[in-house]
Amino acid sequence: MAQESPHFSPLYRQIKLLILQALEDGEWRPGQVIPSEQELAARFTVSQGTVRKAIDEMAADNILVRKQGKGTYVASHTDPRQMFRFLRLVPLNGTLTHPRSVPLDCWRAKAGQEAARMLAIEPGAPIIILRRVLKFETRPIVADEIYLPGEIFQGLTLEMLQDWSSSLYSLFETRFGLRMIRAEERIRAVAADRAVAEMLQVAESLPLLSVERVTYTYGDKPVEWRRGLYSTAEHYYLNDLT
Amino acid sequence: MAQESPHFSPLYRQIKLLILQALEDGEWRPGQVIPSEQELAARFTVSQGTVRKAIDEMAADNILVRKQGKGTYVASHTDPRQMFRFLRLVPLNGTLTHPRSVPLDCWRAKAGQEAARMLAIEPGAPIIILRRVLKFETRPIVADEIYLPGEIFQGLTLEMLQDWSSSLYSLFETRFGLRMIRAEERIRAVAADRAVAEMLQVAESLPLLSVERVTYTYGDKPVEWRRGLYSTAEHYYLNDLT
DNA sequence: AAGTGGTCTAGACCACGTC
DNA sequence: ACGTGGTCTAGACCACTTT
Repeated sequence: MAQESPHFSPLYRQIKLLILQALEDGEWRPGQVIPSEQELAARFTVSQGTVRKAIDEMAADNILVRKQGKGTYVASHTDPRQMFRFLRLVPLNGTLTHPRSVPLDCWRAKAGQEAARMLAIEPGAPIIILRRVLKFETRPIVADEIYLPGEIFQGLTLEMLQDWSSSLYSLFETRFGLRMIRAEERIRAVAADRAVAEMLQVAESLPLLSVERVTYTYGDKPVEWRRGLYSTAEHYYLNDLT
Repeated sequence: MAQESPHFSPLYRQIKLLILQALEDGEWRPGQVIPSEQELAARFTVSQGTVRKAIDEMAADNILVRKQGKGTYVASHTDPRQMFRFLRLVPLNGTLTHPRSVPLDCWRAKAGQEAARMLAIEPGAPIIILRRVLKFETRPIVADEIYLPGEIFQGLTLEMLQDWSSSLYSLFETRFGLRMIRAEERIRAVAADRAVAEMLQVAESLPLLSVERVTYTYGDKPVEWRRGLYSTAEHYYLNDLT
């Protein structure tokens, strides 16, 4: 197939967009297999190698997962290996244990200026606010306050959260069909106020990590804004620079 | 060329190792062009496509940089776009300005337990300790203490640092032939002690980010250990989760 | 015009998982 | 035995840069 210029976009990138569109449309759900490379090549009338290159990029983006001999799967936060993909907190010494989420409150509100800007919605639009604590073993280490657009998360309740033993994002995926693709975290150091000090069982004014996260779904649409306060007495935030 | 099993390593990965070896041996220096894909294919007696795949991975690793129509280059910290590749600190509001490094001290010492472990050298081995401040505009924002293996950095002096207007890693590259490939950062929140409070012109006991970094060169060899204390009153540490 | 990387194709064969 | 993704090759042509 011929290429064009100027402003030329390679075929495999167009194929990538078509596959992304199909994912957005829910044609294949998280955890499921997508059609084989040969089938997709036939569907889009390109060679298998071109489909391969499109899928290569989407695998690098953590949107698809290849499994040799089986097929290509839609990545899912329900997969144990992806479960805490966005949590960079690691114990100072000792083994890597998965944290446990303890939901505290969940209520409706209207978006303030900041939440509206972060979630790219109108100020005053309905939002859901969720508070929880993350425990490693039995110790509370993270206090999270999570802001969600009400329109997308209609029907979210505290009970639903308490009944869900797996990660928050896997619940979002399963119950709301919403897959988190990427996130940005802004990190600062702050002093613990009284309320947080109590939740995390630390001294007031102890330095904590403040981790603000905006999480995006397909099409770089922001769908979650959260602020976590991390106690770093026995844990640290690990980041690989490449 | 035939493949083998079991424990089979694809050809392109073997080619990647051969190219890496040539880089370690200094066959091509940072900023220079490497031979064309055709030439490398001839040298290793494989097809051009196989060399391409090896180079693809090395470009993804930020070890090589492709430039269409010109050739493939060895990545360099002297390149303005790579200059502050490892610095994740961003102003809260306002434009992105490059910081300025102000060296304070530079002295010889013997490695303690911790430094020896981080740098994978013997306790008691010679090291160089370097202190500096990073200024954004005129404000001191980061106080760094940097530990370097003495064997590699023989001849490093405070004057050399003061005369060097560019980034530290570009100096390491130019003067010591040492290219930094990747780094790991461990982040915690701590309170400013008196000395640091003075350096950063902030109140004592103010919460600061403590950023410990181990930086690796070819072959995952650690060659730098540093601890930075970041004032996050008007800046934040930005991290993309993918 | 010549040389570089970038894209696209087609075909062969290997490794892995399932039936 | 079959279907999947993974590797390797060879050739054609496009886009970009330099001569």
